[in-house]
Amino acid sequence: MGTGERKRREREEREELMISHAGRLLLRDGFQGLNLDELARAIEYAKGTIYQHFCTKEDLVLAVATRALQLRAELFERAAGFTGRTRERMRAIGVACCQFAVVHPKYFQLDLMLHSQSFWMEASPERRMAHGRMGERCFRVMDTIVRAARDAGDLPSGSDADAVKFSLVAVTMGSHAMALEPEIQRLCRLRDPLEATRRNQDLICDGLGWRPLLTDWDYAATDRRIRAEVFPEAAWLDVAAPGTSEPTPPAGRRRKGGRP
Amino acid sequence: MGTGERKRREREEREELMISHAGRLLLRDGFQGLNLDELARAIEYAKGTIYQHFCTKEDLVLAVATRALQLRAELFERAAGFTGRTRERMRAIGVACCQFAVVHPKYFQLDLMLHSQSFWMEASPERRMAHGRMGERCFRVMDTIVRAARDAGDLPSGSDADAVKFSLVAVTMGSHAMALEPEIQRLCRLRDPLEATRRNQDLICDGLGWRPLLTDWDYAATDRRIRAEVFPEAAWLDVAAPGTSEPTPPAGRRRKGGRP
DNA sequence: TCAATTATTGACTCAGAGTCAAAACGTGGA
DNA sequence: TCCACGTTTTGACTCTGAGTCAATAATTGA
Repeated sequence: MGTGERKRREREEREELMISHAGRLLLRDGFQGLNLDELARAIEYAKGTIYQHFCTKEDLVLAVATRALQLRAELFERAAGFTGRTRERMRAIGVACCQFAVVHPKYFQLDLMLHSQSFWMEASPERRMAHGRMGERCFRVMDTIVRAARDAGDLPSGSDADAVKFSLVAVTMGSHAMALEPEIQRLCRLRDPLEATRRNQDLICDGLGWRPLLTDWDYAATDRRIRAEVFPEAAWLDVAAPGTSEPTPPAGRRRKGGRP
Repeated sequence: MGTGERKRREREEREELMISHAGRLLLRDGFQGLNLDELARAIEYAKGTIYQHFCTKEDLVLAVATRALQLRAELFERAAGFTGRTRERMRAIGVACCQFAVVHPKYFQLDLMLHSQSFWMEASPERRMAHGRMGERCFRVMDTIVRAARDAGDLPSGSDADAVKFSLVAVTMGSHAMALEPEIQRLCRLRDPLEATRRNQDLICDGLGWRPLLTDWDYAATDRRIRAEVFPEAAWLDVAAPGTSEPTPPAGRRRKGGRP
């Protein structure tokens, strides 16, 4: 009979409700501050019902994080529609990352939280796997571009696709994470976190020998095209675009050891 | 009278005891698992006495983190004693970072935890400032080298010292953090986390145009010198040294799209 | 309509961070 | 040596919130 089907759907909708409300509260109060009694009240179900879906608080939060990762994957896939030189296409992914950090800053912080301690231990294997699958979706997009770059000769033929992806992921997450840190902002006199992140991506790409190099191509124009073609909503790109990756000033403008 | 002096010293010794024991428990059980009742029992003081030194659990943990950062600063300062080209000297700092991650892997994870949410809010301003000061110690070492590099013409004259430091910090922390993640290890088929981190540092330096570039210098020899002169205990350097930064294989060895 | 099965509930347990009134200790003066 | 006063230490207590589970409600099939 069809009853079972309806039940399954209702259950799914309720889980959806729980995840989205938990997301809201999580953004507001952080992990420690997320209160399951409050969540239960907000969604008008008993706490026990929440535990019918999620084995622990961590399990619930991981589900929220996976949802966030899904948003990221969707941005990646949109960015993958951009056409141009392979490095331009990877640049579109970089823009997608920044766009994610701009639109969902708190989700980004949540992502950082996962890189710590006992989270994974407290979550169910199913949730862990679901998260892994979403990570794969993101990596697949990058992988396609990296391989295309090698095939096109834009990347040195000896490049290890996995190593290239790792470098890009590491520099991107590291830059975002450090840029969020007030202490680092102070110590590095950081103006624009997004600009700094994108510049670091540029440095890595140049270091990898991914052609065309920063000096050989007008990437500000690329950014304008990315904006126009796949991320019309990325207003922040306008601000960063003019001075992309800090043009080397005419030699001699800076004094040797000086600083204001 | 001299009694006050003795009291101050005793108080300091007790705080020391608390921090070092808290560190032990923290490494064993993580932040969530750290139990102040257990700590009190271990150091044979009442819980109330702990709260005479630290306003919250977070405050205590931040003190432990600052202690860890001190260890890192000491490694940095040792590395600063290395002589050679400016990029070699910065490389010694990179080795120091890896050495820290090798010797105190858990402390490194603790460091990552600080980059999240409400920690700083729950700690006292004094502790926050103490941590900031220790961060400055690390940055000072880097700053000296970066400025020397610019003055020597090893870095382009237009380089912004703060931006260079940010790039290095971001890539290093990001690489370490990502390399610890089992999910990332799987997705990137990561063999040796340390090697990957150091390779990313190399890429950033090359991207910055920090001479001599990877292709123009025998950095494996530099690593041997670093090992001999400042980090004799860094046995892991031996393993990574031979194949530093993945030599480009003779062209044509890899098939185009293939993967086992 | 009703018994059997399944789902939901929220009062309860339990762990552990943080508190504070009472007890212990130290000090200086008689 | 003893006492009175201020300071430090103590651990039983409070309070919050995650996770449980027996009681209750809803659904189903006969």
